[in-house]
Amino acid sequence: MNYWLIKSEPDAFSIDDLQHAPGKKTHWDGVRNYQARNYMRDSMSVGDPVFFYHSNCATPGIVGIAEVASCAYIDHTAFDPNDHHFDAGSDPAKPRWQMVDIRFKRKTRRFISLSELREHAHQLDGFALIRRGNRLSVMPVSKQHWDFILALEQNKT
DNA sequence: GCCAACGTTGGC
DNA sequence: GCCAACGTTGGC
Repeated sequence: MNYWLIKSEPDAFSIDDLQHAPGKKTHWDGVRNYQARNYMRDSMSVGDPVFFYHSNCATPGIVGIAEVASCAYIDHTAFDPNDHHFDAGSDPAKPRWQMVDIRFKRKTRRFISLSELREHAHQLDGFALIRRGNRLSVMPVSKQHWDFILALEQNKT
């Protein structure tokens, strides 16, 4: 089992949107980065736990926990010229992009901001999220870091 | 809105 | 294969 963090802009798709989606599930479409795709395609398994992170907003941070609900399959939105994530270079005969399904598990009992995570840079050493210039939208979280953040969640109210 | 960091593209 | 230019991400 692997642990993950996925970023979403709350204006586009928030943890509330996921919670209220049919079956509390959604297609994680629109990933157009090879490293992120490879993580989904090669290393994600059904049932893997996922931190749900709000990015590009007033206060970015972890807001909930989800799980991987499918293995990777073709992201058909890459073929739709009207889709925001359309990729003219992706040939339907040789699809370039994939996605997984994500299912809501719970909101974290409190918001864990990026700045708070940075305060624990020592314990979270190597965590991609707090590395400088990080832009990955799908990233692995080590078991140690996962457990540390879950413990952090219980720290305050 | 600014801008640093990054990934991708394309000329050579 | 190199690398400058460009577009995007995302924190602040």
